[in-house]
Amino acid sequence: MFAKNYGSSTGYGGNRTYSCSSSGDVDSALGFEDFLYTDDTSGTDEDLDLFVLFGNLRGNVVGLRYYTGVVNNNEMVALQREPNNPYDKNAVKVNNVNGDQVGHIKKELAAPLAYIIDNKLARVEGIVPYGAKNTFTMPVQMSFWGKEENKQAVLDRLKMHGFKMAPPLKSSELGFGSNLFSGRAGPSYSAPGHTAVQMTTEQLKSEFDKLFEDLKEDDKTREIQGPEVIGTQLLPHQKQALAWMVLRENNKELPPFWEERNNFFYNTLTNFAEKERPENVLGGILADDMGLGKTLTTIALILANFHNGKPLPVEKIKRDQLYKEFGATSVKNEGDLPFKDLNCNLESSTSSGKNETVQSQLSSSYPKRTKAKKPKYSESSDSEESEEWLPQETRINTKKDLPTTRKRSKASCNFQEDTGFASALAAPSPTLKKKAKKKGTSSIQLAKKDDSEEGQRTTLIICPLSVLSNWIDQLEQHISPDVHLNVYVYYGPDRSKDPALLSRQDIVLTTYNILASDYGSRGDSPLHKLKWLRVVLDEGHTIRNPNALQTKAALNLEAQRRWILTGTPIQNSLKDLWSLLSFLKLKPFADREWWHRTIQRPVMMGDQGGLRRLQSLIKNITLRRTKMSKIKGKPVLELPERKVFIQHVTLTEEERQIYQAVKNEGKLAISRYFSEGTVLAHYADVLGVLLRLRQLCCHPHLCTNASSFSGTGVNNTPEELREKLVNKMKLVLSSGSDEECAVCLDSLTFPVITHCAHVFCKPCICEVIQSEQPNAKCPLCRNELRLEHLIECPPEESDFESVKKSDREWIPSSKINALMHALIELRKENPVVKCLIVSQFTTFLSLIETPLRESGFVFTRLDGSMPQKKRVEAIQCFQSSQAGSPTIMLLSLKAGGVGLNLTAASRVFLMDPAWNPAAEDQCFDRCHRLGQKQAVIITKFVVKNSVEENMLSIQNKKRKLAAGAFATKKPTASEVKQTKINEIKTLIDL
DNA sequence: ACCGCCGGGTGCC
DNA sequence: ACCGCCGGGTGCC
Repeated sequence: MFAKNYGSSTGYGGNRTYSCSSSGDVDSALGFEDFLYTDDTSGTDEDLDLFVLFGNLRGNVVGLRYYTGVVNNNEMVALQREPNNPYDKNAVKVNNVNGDQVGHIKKELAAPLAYIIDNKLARVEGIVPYGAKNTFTMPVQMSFWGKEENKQAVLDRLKMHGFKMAPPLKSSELGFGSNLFSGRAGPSYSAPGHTAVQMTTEQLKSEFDKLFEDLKEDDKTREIQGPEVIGTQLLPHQKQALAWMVLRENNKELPPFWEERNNFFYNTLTNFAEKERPENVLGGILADDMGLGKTLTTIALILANFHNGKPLPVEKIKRDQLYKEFGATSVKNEGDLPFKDLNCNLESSTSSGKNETVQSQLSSSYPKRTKAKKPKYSESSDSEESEEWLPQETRINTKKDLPTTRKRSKASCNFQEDTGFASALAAPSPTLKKKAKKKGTSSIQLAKKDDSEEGQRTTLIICPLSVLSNWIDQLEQHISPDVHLNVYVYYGPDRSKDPALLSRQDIVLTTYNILASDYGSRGDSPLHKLKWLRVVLDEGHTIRNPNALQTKAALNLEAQRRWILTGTPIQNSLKDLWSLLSFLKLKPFADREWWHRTIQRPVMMGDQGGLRRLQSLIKNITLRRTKMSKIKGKPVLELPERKVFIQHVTLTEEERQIYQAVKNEGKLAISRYFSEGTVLAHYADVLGVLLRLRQLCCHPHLCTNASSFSGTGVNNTPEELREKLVNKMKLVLSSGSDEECAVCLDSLTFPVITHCAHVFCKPCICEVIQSEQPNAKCPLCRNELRLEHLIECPPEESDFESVKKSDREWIPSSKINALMHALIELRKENPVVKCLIVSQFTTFLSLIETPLRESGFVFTRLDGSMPQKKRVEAIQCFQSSQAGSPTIMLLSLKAGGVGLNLTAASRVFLMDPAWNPAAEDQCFDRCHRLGQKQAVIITKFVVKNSVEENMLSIQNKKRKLAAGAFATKKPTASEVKQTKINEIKTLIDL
């Protein structure tokens, strides 16, 4: 895999001050964009993909005359238990695709069905072969799906009640099982004589790879100019995306799989029909690769398509108005204003003088961080994110430079002078606030009441916290200076809960955590009271887990148009798509059963018809281009080269001794766990050993907490136990192992530790305990689990404040020497080249600061514990091309999200290998992205004969796994455990 | 007739 | 439901 390609050209070699021995490899395994490895454990969800078809049974639906739901011939129906039915606790309802009840299963059959369903022995699905025109009863063909091991129990139970299931047919039922009744099947079912062709896993994977490939259709290759209020010239592929998005938003077509048939609308997948025209989603999925400008395209959309392709009526500032409103006084008093004005001026970035203005305005416009020392993981629902901003009603506009921009303002969009909006918008901010209070609810647009399209103007954008500032930056950068846009950042403890205020904005920006906590706590979420013109979910794959609160919160938003922006629409399973489709409200997929029966299961079973349906669905609603995509023969993005070198570092005799001592001790303990078979029970301890070894590879001072092995068998006082568990949790969180919550499979938010020492998100594990009532078990080790035993992470002094706690005298380390040597050589070559120095250990970054200062490097720093405001400052400072600006940024591996743009750097020094290679690649992409003009050279420092080398081999395994495992079954809990155990063995040389 | 047969009332779970 | 089932009316040939 590794081509030897480490040359003398990069100039590592002997040196008086900083010496290092080195050899290196080029890391060539780079291309696995979409296939992120994720630890997957079977959580609370049923393993639907393990289900097999047990067989079919015909039964009867009765009581039709009492219900309104009607069905067609061959229509799919849902069977739903109704345990609270007063006449029969075994009752099973029959619903049509719309969820309207059609009738009940006849009671004799309902009895065994109730037992089978309640005990989760099988899922029962129905199709009504002669569904139409029945008055009292109708037949229903049922198929039973479940885990192989439950098949006999199902057969027995049916037999007990005198029913005999027909065995499944060979291949014809592979699809939806519907062509069994092909007498009157709809057109989407296999043609007579055609049997479903099953694909191999390999074929399936390659089909998946092609799923989102660029589709050369008219709709997607036509370009339109961006609105003139966008100050930036859109790239050709962005113009295409904009044209496509505008088309989607004004889409009058039926949604996919619907046809009009003699005055009815007919769904070809389920055979459901209704009089009412099914709404198509006015929106879709923009799934362009990272760095292609989804944000900019979306901003252009917001301005370009307010209604029927007409632009948003925005206020254009006239010269005299400007001076009147934003003259000297408002600038002077800026600090006191409740709302501050963001200065947005696209020319400014080129002129240094103006640049400064923009920066200072920007920083002053950022919300203040409240002084309160809220713990990182405190109870308060508002503080799930560590930064606290004051809310603000922000106007994007300009105060200067009118003469140069006025011309353009004349010619731009169809702005209607005297709309109600315009006058409200024209008021200076402080006044606006008062007005808002006075006006109260008069202008509020409540979701249910006012459906008139003209009544809605606001686009709600939801993004991860890490890209919030990116949105603000891009709004400033790209919107013409003569345009006045009301933007409200709905964030922070003092955010306004007034829907009227929100509905007056052009754009409301918020985060997933705010969305979820507003939705979850009290019923006062204004986000859920309004009907938005448009909702945009940035990094929309964030809602892929249907059980996560943020997903439910997002699905409950009301909007006329809906967009999902994501670079990775499918992260590791087709299942990831469901939440996205559900958000888009495409009938009938919002209900998981129909999605599963019509697409997910057929595809997972290798059915070609299923795959075709999936393809045509995706084609219909998504646009995706990768960095490799071409437009008129030219690559969409031409990125400079990226090279990864591995530089091996040899520890000094002294360092090696400490390392060996800790390793021997740890190895002893871990091999004991192995012989006892308790490795997973001691998972936190094992991580601790590995952590210390990784730290020692970097610097001896990182490994402060001396050996913390403790026989857990000993009886501790509750206080001691608590402290131990808290330490373990801190260990897991700080180990950089990127542990995920085994329930939601996402990174830990609001972590708690169980008495069995496993860490979960608090909401996730609470839900597990609730649902498994009285005897809940740990999802990882099946130990007893109790709500009152969960321990939360206590408030933590952030690294940021307590950096200089190490009162020990500074000493170098082999790795620091190797780094400094490289930096100094590099500076000789090119004094202005900018570098990222990346580590998972922020204390290591702090230790690196000392020699950087001594050698006269100007540097800045970005890590997760910094308040948002400081981060923005650090980024802007580093990105600046001014003389004397920092040439080095100390960066913690996981700081910032995908949006982080550090293109000023063309060199990266990765100080310690990460567990997950994808995390490293994401980090590299922060400088290797749109805007990078130079080749990017990455140096990974790896200590010879150490845990770090072993980590590299694990990384390679994960890469291969990630590249090959897509679309195959997710690993079972025991497979995950085995993988972990194997990893531990590799890492500690057992 | 402690039956059969007739025909009206009635109808999910 | 053009069914089944129920229960009241009825009753040789």
